Amino acid sequence: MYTIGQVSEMFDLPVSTLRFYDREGLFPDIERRGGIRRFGERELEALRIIECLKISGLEIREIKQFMQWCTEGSSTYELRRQMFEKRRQAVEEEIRRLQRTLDMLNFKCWYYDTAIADGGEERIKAMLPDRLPPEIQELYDKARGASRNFRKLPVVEGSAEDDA
Amino acid sequence: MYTIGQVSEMFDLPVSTLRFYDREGLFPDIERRGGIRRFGERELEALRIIECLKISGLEIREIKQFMQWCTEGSSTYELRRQMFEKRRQAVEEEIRRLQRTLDMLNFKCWYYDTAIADGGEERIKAMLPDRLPPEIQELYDKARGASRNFRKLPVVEGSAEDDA
DNA sequence: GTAACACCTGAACCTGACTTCAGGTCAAGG
DNA sequence: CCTTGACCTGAAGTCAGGTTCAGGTGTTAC
Repeated sequence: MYTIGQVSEMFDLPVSTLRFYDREGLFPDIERRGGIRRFGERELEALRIIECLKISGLEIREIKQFMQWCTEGSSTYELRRQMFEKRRQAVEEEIRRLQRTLDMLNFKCWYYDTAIADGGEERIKAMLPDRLPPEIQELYDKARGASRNFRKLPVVEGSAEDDA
Repeated sequence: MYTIGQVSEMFDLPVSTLRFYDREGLFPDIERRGGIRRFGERELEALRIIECLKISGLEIREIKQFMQWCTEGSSTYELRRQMFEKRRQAVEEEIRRLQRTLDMLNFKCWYYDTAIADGGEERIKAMLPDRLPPEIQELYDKARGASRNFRKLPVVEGSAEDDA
């Protein structure tokens, strides 16, 4: 059994954050002795899960819901499973998003490396839409595929290109 | 040249957000005609970069800094390159973090699948620290390796284990 | 000529996740 | 005794990133 100060050190979280989590209901049945919180293995495991669920993009309110389910025994296994399943999908999607972002960043790194070597952006800009070196072209296309906002432009109607 | 409403549709961003970005200095030299903003290719490219930098974890204030550099010509190439380099590293790190989180989530999915199949957690808990099925054990260990907070526990001193 | 629209502004408001503050309890040490 | 340190509380404050609001302009459509 640990005090809030010890747990704060173990998890490298401010004491104020642990108290805040408690207030928000993230340690539903935490034991107390003379008003003082006593963190047991259950609460440490809760903290590991909190970290994981936070990274996965869950809000405190939903983490609280999960902790609540945990106190309700086997009747909520299915709900808990579904929530982890959803989180898994969300994290997989987020990883894909970050990988597309990485393509963009790698393209930009190449862009500025080249601009610095050239002393200007003119040469790059001349190759720009589709005449880049092959492996750079690939990054560029993948990165653009990500945020494809060109498809949303008016295709036939005027309203663009009418002056410089 | 596009109006704020057209850009809002293209990028699927509320008009209020575009105005907010402008207020925050993310379109440093945006053209105006009679007070009305006119978004050109420069601003569209800015928006693509904003999206990317936001995903990479940059704050608005730092994105503004970048946009500022862009108006300052070739003297800031090096700064811009360094910023993209840092973002790349940050995103790579974030992907690793999410992958560890994914290990944890996959473990938890297995956990609840098994608990549901078994009708209880007892059998799983009995295998818990190191007697899990091999591929599950791997997930479990990888996920724990991530948030290794046990190393921080007092190793010799008492203060734990003193009651139930 | 007046209504409907799309645009504009500054200021206030909102949400999530904490953090800080003011004031209080309790046990151990000098 | 009385100070120090670790704990406690409720309430208020902070910060980022938007969103909403109230009030105003300018162009087009009937």
